Amino acid sequence: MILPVSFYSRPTLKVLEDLIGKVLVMKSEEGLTSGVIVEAEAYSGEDDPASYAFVGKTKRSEIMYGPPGRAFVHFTYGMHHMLNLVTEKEEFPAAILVRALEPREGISLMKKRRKTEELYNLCSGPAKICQAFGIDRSLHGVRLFSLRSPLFIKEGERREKRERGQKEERRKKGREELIWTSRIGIGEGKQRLWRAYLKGSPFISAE
DNA sequence: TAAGGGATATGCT
DNA sequence: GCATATCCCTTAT
Repeated sequence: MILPVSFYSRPTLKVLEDLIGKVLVMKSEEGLTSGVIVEAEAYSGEDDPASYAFVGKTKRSEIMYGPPGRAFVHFTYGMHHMLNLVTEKEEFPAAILVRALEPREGISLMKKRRKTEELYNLCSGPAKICQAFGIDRSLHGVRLFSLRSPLFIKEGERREKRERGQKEERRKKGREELIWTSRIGIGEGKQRLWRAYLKGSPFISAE
């Protein structure tokens, strides 16, 4: 199930918590890639010193004031793209940076784009995600809740199954089990106000 | 540890 | 306009 726009139009810290474990999906001409979100970071309001909206509405922060559920793709350090998700009601500036994923579908494509064979090194950082998924500024502003969008976020597989009342036949050990049984942590950083992550996940990006 | 190098905002002339 | 600082990072050294 694709997350509806109502998922995003809530208090950012709530969205942040709920976002962990959801699946980011990208459809491109080269193929489909997806991964479970294991780390994300929130920027909320004009009083958040780490937010682009700290200086008010500018060309750069404008999208954060716009409608929720849109992609906010940002280019930085002259080479890196970053994917953010716009949250809250219109006119309240907030967004969540997607920091790390556990790769799921399209792993061979990710390896090709990232020019590495290491699973661990495919999506363990915000710019790595964009490279592995082929996300760039052309996706700036796209709806994350639309079936027609190349980029969207859906419920995790496990939860979908539970909702359908199906048996949890997959009791296997390993990564998949770890993801869904790990506790979610949420903490306050120095500059970065809020970050949520999956405890125990090896796919969390380096500090 | 530092280089890499584009977009943006700001403060100056 | 222009100069400068900053930026939510990654990679190679």
